Amino acid sequence: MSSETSETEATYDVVAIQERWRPVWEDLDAFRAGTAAPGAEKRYALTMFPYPSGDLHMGHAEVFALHDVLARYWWLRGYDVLNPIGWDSFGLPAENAAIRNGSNPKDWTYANIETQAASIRRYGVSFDWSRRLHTSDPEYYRWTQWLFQKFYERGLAYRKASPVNWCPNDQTVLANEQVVGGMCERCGAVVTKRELTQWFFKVTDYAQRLLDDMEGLKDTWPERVLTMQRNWIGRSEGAHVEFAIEGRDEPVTVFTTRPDTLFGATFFVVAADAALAAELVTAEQRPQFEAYLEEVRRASDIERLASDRPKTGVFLGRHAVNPVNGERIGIWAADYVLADYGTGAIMAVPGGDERDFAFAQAHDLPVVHTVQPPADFDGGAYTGDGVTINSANDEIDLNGLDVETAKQRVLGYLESKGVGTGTINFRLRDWLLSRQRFWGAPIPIIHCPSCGEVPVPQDQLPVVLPDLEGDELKQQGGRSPLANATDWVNVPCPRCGGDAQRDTDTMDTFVDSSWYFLRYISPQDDTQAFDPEGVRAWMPANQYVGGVEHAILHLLYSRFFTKVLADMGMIDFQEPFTALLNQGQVINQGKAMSKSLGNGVDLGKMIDEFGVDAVRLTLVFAGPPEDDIDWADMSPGGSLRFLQRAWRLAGDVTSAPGADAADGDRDLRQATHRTVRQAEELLESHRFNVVVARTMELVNTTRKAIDSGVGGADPAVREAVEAVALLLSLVAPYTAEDMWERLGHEPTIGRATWPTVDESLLAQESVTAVVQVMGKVRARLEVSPDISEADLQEQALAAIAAHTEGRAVRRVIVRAPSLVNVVVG
RNA sequence: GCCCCCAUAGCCCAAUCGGCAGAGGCAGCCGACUUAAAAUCGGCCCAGUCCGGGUUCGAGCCCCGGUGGGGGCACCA
Repeated sequence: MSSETSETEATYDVVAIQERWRPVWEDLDAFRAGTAAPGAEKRYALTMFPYPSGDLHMGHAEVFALHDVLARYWWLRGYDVLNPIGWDSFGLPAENAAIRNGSNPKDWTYANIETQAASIRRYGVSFDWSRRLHTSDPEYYRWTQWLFQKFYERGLAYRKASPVNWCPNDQTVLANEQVVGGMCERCGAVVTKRELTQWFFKVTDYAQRLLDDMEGLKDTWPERVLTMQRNWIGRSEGAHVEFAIEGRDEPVTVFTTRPDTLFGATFFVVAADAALAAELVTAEQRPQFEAYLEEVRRASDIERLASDRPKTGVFLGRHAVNPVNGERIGIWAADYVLADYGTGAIMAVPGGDERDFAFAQAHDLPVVHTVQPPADFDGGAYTGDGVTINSANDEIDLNGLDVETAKQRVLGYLESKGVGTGTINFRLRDWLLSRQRFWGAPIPIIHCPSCGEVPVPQDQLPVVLPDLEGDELKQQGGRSPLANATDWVNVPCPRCGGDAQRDTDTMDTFVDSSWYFLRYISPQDDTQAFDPEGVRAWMPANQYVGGVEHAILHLLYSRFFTKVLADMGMIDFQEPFTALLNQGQVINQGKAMSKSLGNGVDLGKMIDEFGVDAVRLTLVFAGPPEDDIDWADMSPGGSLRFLQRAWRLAGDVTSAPGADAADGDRDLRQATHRTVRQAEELLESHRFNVVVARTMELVNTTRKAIDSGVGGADPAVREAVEAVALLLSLVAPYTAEDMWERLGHEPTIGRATWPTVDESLLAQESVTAVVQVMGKVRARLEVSPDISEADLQEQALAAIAAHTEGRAVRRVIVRAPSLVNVVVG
């Protein structure tokens, strides 16, 4: 039975609407950067590009929905918007999958990318697809390698042997940033230490600038991200102090933040696993030391991190000399001193440091206080401020000084003696970037027996990965699988032509993602990494949206890259991301979604059931963007019903497109214009959930107007419904597009124009003034918004005369035009 | 252990400058439509803002002290 569906009976068919508009949008390709009106201001909307782990999940759906609100809003406001998408497509899961099923990481990766790309297109995000990139494309990693060489030329990429973090599960080394609580950030395995020669980026050279430039981000980045970065960089001011060592020509330098306590240094500690410990130990003490070192090496980082464990250590049989009082103090090896922080050796002041005190107690060492503790102090180490005591020699007397002054005084003394100097120490370590894995950008260096490290000539980049698959990807003896590809490894030295070998490590995937936002600007350029003109026009990105899990790793590295490129003169800004928005997590029933809990919510199923728009709307409406969303508390069905109500409004509009709203219903017009103005303010402050609420309100108001006499022919109704469609287009683009068509417009609403607010419609004709007596509301008055304070007071007092009768009016607070509070005595 | 954020109706959340606690949604209840149900539409109920102090004419908002939840740091000398 076929029947014609009349406009009023038309049904809102989610699936049909999606199927209808997706191909139309693809043909229109409406969101290409550079297509705004000439002279339009440029805006760069950036979202953290996905790793192709499988299909999209709820987390992606949330970021993309939030991110797209701003990108689409910017288009409607007439900006020229750059909103690119790509894939962070190098990385371990591809390789592990390939080993499991005997295939090629490339096939797994690119198949997943296609799956995700199709899902993203269906999801209706306003990406500029012409800028799509994948970090695993040779055309991309060619420039990652090129950048590596630029860093190398500047001495910012170097190789050194050191104890490094090793993940026994992933069979590769890790950067410090990738070790969380002694465990591999990726897979959770307990990380061990290995002495290996590895490549590093000299991020420590930029520690101070990375810290200082956060000042300019403090209003536009989440405070907690800045705090985390500050903690990670870990700047501390102090001094280097030299201690003479008996039986050794060279003194040993220690770092301390408390040089004022030097007179209280009663022993000396060297990190047990530092080379210095093995050097200093006497023959007599060596057996004990070796045994202890063995014990320390066996302990995992997790055990070491437990702060309440006993302070262990062994005496090395040797003494140092305290430079201020000439005392011989014993040198110990212990594991509470870290080999790779400061100089790996400390002066121990048990009277002023809890850890040193604990060690002194455990090994029966003397304790001297150098700051007078308060009378009621009953602890061992006093770390607070106070008056310096026990700190004088023939040349200097710190006694009586406060801590800060004592620091300055002793530093001057140490400097004059040439045994100490003020210094700043950072917790941040250099970025270990090499990985013993296959699926990454090969490090473009050739090792020649006679020439040493030789960069691959730039005209020979990229160094393309060989085709390995299945078992060929397995490591042997902790070496990269690339070492197995002998044809690939053995090459002539570019310098001398002799037999040489390629470096077989690949780069940390965080190198790939440290500059992708620059590549988006000229992704097809095969002559340079990025186009400087384009970068000047678009960067820094106006808004970056992504998860807080990258608070340190990706964001710190990208900031570092940006500063290095600025130093090279390739870009003219210091920070890559002007503003940062961290969306919350999508959880379920109070817990993170996980396979083991079986509480995962399938995005595809949700979309099948409720449609793209309802899912997007639900995620945006759930709450403030940075809050977690508990899917169990959400009702996509409610979102769908709302979209349906909104959509139906379009069928009630009977005026022609372009109808002049000027003579339309004034109340409805006011509601429309106030809603638009509020939306503008709310969008600026990222309160997208409230924008949705305001849109719902306008839908309700419009519905009532239509049904209660204003009628569908009133041009104010058209104005209201068009505003609804435009507001909705930020969140529910399919529904909005369909409404737009029913309203008689051409696609696409995504490139339509944001309504112009008529300021005269924002003014209120009258407002309700509240009259309080002693803070309690006793009367309400309808008054003009520009009523004078005197008039309002007069009217108010008259209105509440009954309440003040017999009582003296002591004070009247007037806040025209909204409130009067009468204080009676 | 130290630092930061949060707490508003059964639930998710609003509330410009310190000025009427409620905008929106979910759930619930009643009604209309229906043979009935679903869907839809209309209406209604619901907290005095985690607890205890303080400042103020006036506090959800500011200050102090707790409780509960979330996050960060944690042998970095």
